[in-house]
Amino acid sequence: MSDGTPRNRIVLEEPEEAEIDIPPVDDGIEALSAAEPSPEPRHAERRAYYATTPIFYVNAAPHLGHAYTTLLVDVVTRFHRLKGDDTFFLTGTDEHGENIQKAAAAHGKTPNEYADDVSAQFRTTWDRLGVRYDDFIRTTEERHKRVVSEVLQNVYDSGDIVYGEYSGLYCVKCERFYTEKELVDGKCPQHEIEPEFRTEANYFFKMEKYREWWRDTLTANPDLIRPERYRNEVLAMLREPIGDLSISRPRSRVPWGIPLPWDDEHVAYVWFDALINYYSVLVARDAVERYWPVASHFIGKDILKPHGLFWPIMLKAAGIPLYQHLNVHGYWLNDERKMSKSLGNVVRPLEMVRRYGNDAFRYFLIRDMTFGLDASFSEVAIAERINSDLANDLGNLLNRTLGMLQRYRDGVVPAAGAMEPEDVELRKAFTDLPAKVTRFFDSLQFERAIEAVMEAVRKANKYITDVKPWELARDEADAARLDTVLNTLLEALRCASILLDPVIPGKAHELRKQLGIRNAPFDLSNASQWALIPAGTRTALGEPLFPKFDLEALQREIEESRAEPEPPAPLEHKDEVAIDDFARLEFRVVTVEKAEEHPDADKLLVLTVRMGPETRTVVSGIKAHYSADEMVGKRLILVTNLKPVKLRGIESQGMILAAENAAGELSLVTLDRDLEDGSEVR
RNA sequence: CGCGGGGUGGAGCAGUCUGGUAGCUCGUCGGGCUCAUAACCCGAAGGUCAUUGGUUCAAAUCCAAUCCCCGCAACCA
Repeated sequence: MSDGTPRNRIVLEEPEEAEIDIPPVDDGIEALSAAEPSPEPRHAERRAYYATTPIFYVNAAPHLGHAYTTLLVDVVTRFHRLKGDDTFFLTGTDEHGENIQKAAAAHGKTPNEYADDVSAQFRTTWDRLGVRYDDFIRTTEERHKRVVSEVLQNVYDSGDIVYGEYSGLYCVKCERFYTEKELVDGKCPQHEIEPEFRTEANYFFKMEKYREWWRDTLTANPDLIRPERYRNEVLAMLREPIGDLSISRPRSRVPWGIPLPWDDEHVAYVWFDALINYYSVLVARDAVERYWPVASHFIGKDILKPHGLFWPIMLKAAGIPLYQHLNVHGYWLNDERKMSKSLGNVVRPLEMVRRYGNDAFRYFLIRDMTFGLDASFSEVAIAERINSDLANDLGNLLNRTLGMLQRYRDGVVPAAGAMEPEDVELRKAFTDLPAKVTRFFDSLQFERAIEAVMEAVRKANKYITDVKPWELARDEADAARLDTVLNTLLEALRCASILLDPVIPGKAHELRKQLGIRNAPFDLSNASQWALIPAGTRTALGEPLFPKFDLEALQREIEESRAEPEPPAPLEHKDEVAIDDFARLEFRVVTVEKAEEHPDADKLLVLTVRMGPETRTVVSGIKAHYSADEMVGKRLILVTNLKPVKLRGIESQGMILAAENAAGELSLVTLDRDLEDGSEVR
């Protein structure tokens, strides 16, 4: 982003060679820019702004949820830069923990190599999406680990971290604890050995003692967590005891982590490692005073608890001031369901960018989600949004304006004459926008900020219909009037390009390029001023800014890409067992005689099944997939020698077999041919 | 009676805190214009604001109850 000082007068277009720091045209795949260092402070008066995305866990590739948060913060920080704020944008990756160890092992890599790979994927994705972060933190970096150690030590010294023990039955072969329920005849179900009674030491953070403080603070500061619904949710959590937080794992089991500074037999568990990134980067850059007081975290609602509960209390205990804002957004839903890898309805951000272009994709995401609420994602919605807003309203406005300018004035910007009331009205529609848009940005109403700009763009289209430039062009006596009209439209487009620059940086630049002011520095205040394009500027009508999508062709393309087989994910296999192990389980054919809903549970059915001479009661968690009625008469396979267990008050004497796919769909295992009840399955 | 969110024309949403003629975008239908990316502009149809009751001169908005949807929690042998 051009970081020139604000000025009131735009200079004429410079020769191509003089071009400085202009984002390349959005072609849908090219990176807009790589990360670049934050600008040096200019005036003490500049307001500081610090925004963060969560650091993303490297157990999976970037998906739409990651992309949305990151693009949103990119838009917000670009807007603050446009305002002239001293802005800092942080993102990064969270790389420690048992899951990473496992995922690395599954890919035949060391945790280090694995984290390097996935972290690089994130950076590549952000670069391609035109995300201009100022720093990218990895929790495996020395600069982060050092600060985590310091913070931990401080909290430990102040007595808020205590040693606690967890005792239980531990299988040395599985390297895990079992509950009594999980054991078979008192033995590990995997290895058939007696578990030993073991005590695992963990460290606990005394969170409960700060509950009152946090509740009072949150009550007194309605702006701390936004929108209000999420503040209410946290306040609801605070009505009941929150307990203490386990913050370590034994290093023997989880070597991939940051050792506790006072006890290197333990490593920090996720929260005391990951959350601190927001702060550790500033410590490492010696920018705590400059940015921490204005820290704004942006997160999805799935991680409200750690950010709305653990993190503020951690800060309090560590003697670090609170963040300024926690801003929480909703989910993008696909087919009304949350997107997830296991459901197989993941949207790949780079795929979307390839198809729709970077700027249009960004525009859709910001415009079509009401911040804080869930929104539904569909490619048809993207295309419709692009067609109506970007192609028909904005792109076409540019095209028809420059077309007329070309035809009537050889493409050269004329000076404006006296303004008529309709000119003044249109000018006001645009020069009022910076204040309006700023208000909407400050209150997290990003979709309304965009809508406000588009409303003005529509007024410009209406203005053309009203003043009929093509009639003015017929009569030489109207030449001065036509000059004013054309000039007014060009100024309107210039303002729109500035206000939309944070959202569609590539196309906004392309727009200015066509207006002939590609190299002119600009900032938000320029959008509330008029007559900044010098008369005599040569415009350059180019290709349509946003080509329209053919919805039918698009539908076909979507169908086709759906037909392409997904790359099969490697199956995760359990440890090999001996035939004896299998033989210890007893399976039999049963018929369901009676089925009813569990009176006290959402997901459970209570089945009465007949197995030859015996009848058993089985509680099964299939209510979401099978109704009680349709269960009656079904012939199923029952695991008969599981230890009975009470489920929400009803004893279950066995387990029904069912297959489950990655999307969570169930199918009961039934018989191929009729055999009588009680027949054994082997 | 676990906690929370939501139900507004065909679709997606705003409005609800701070009662006062129901609004926006898309879609549909009709018209206009011809500078433009079959675009733009105007107009129309379409809603008993989930249901019922209450407060009020007046309720989408406040209160109560009910129904339905969605998260979280519990739970899925």
